[in-house]
Amino acid sequence: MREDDWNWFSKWEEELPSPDELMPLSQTLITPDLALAFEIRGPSHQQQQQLQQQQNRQNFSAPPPPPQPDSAEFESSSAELGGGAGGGEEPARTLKRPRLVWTPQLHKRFVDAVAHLGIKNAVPKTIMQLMSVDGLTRENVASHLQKYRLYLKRMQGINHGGSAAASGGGSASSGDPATDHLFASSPVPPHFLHHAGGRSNSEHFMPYMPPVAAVAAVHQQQMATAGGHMQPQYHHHRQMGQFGSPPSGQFEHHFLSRQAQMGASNLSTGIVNGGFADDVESGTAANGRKVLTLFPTRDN
DNA sequence: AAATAAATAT
DNA sequence: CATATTTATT
Repeated sequence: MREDDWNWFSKWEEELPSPDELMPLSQTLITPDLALAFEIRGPSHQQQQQLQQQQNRQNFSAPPPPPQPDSAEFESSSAELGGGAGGGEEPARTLKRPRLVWTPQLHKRFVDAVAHLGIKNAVPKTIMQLMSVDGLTRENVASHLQKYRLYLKRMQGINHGGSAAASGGGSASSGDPATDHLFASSPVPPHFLHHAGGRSNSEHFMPYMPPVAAVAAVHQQQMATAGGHMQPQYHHHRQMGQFGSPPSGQFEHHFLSRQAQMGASNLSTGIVNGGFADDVESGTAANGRKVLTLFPTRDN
């Protein structure tokens, strides 16, 4: 039984954080230009995040500007922007922020940030700053942090004195794939697994992290300017084969290029790892500094 | 209809 | 900031 589990688990694992595990359903809600024009500071993180995912790994082969004006709606999306006449379209300014999707990559950044900050300093604000993800709000982080803490707690309950957590490539799973999918995807730093009631000694290591510097924040931003480009991609659902039955299999859609800049800007505390390898996605580490666009971080 | 994830309110 | 509650998605 167990082997079987592991069997499909492995598969699951591979499938889960697939290189391009992103399956963006495009749904045009409002014209990007409009949003940007209004400088709405909300409706754009998804794109960024998704793009981050894409950009993280390898994604350098798609034609940047899809000059395909037509491109029928993918599934069921249409009639959204009323363009002017028609009838009552919601004012752009009152648009509520689209739902933020926590992708594994994003979550990883999150975890790394928390790990490097140490539980003590790991508060939403700090985390958010460290992550340097544009568009990410403190609330987003807070909410996620909340869930994450819960997750950790549960984990402890199940595997308290255990040694299941494999470091390195092993997935630190308590053997229960049913656990929160997202959280499971990221290696949980060991120190997180301590029980709260710090009784006895064991102060653990890592009082706090030394102030390191540097690191890039990824950000994706399209220069508004001539030419419409980039459609707001809203990905709605992530419906992935939950069980070993990867029928369709290949999803491959990467369009739009991204620009990134490396930013060593103010406040960036940098997630340079001291222990947890955080291969800063972007391949920057490789050697060539890939240019990541760091935005004049004006994150909330 | 139930379960989960994120948002929002306290 | 933390926690609780509500809302949206699947």
